[in-house]
Amino acid sequence: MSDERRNATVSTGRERRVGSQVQREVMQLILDRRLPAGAPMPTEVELMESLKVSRNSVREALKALQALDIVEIRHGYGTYVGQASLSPFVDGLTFRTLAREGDDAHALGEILQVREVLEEGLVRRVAEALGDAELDELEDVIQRMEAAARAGEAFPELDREFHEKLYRSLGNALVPQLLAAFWNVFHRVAGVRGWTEDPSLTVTARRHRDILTALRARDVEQAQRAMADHFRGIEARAWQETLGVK
Amino acid sequence: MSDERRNATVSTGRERRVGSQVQREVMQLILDRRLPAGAPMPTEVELMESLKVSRNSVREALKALQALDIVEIRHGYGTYVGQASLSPFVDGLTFRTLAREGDDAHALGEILQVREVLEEGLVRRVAEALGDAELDELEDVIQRMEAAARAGEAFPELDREFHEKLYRSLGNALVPQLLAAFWNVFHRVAGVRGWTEDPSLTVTARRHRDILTALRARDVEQAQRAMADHFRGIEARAWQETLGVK
DNA sequence: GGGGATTTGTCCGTATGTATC
DNA sequence: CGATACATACGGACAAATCCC
Repeated sequence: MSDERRNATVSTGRERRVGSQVQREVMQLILDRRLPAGAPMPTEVELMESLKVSRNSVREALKALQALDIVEIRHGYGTYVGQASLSPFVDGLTFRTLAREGDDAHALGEILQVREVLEEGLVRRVAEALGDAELDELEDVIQRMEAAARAGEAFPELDREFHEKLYRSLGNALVPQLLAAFWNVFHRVAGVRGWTEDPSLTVTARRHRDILTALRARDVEQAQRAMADHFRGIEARAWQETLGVK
Repeated sequence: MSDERRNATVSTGRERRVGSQVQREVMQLILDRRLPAGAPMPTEVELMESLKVSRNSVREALKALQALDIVEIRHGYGTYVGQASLSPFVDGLTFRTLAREGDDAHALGEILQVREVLEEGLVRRVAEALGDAELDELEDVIQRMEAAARAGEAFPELDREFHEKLYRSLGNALVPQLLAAFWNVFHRVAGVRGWTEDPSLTVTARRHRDILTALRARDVEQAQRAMADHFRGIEARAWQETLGVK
């Protein structure tokens, strides 16, 4: 009722935050009620009554929160608490890359560099902790990669699966999501720009095989080098493509 | 000119993409017209006429795009192309962390780990390329840090400045923004949770000094270790705080 | 499968607040 | 200060989608 909730809100302080007040109030509502992802939100009518604003204002706030994947709106059904995934990050980074017209090769290079640094450091941390069971799982993924490569089929899903399994033992849920986000941006931009799909499937499969081989040998340095080579390959391909387009 | 831009759109294909149709059309409008950040957008009236939708739909789409920092709306003035910054990422990650009630220490630990891996790898890449001029700039920042620490004042801005200058030679604009994003999430969550501000300013200043010393000696390994220690300190403080609160 | 209830999507008209010149 | 252009907000109405009985 009172406006004395300046403390303990999401706001950073006096700084101007995201557009509307309603938006923050809805976020706060989720936090206050401890609503988990997937839980049903109040209907628009309930919100306009409890927040004492018009339905238009409620809808605008919900639309903004939907863009951040904080709520999920289903037409004719209801509104639910969202997954708070990194998809807004992917959308934003994709747009940002596409908007830097003529310089998107550099922008993609930046994304690749970040991912490369990340994975190089991560593989170092995970190399010693990987057990035989995990290595066998990775072996399985690699074999399916090699089979797909021989069949001339791309294997984006296997790629994702490899990197996810590789870092699972970290117990860090943010890592695979971040990596997937970078991967999505890269391939979405490539798709929009009309670049060809992986022209060298067998090479890509071999890069992954090299990483696994190094991990099996418990050779951290070699694993790091293999990971670096993996990215060097992607980078070279990207540059080649952009040069070809230009 | 024509409506033949079904190809080369933002859409990945048939997959359900970001919320509404209008939203995508406005994004596409920015890309098609090559509007740079800060450029004025069509007014709401112009958009509702050119897109043939009501004012309400236009406003909802713009609100969503504003949440992604793709457009910037100034009340009573106009709408402008946004900076496409990482602030939506910060908002989303902050909410996500706060929403995982009772487990936010772990969530913060995940963020710290990612930042630690990133900076450890980055400092390695930048160590050899740093010239005397850059080192002197860093020295200046450190000295201001030490002065602030002696005066008992926190120096978040100097912290940010140090890490930005450190990685400037990479020529990667994404890196400092990503690091700043993680930093913002961390401190915003800490603020909401009511944790105390840096209890050990002199220690924090010394960690940074250690990094610079290692860099001056061109000792990559030592720089990496110093960076790791820097984060170990943050981590310990975070855990201590959460334990104290609980 | 039909029909009614609920909920979100879209639209219109109007009034108000705000920034620029 | 006034004039103008623009975003903000409200209320009402109807369409579309979904669910449940």
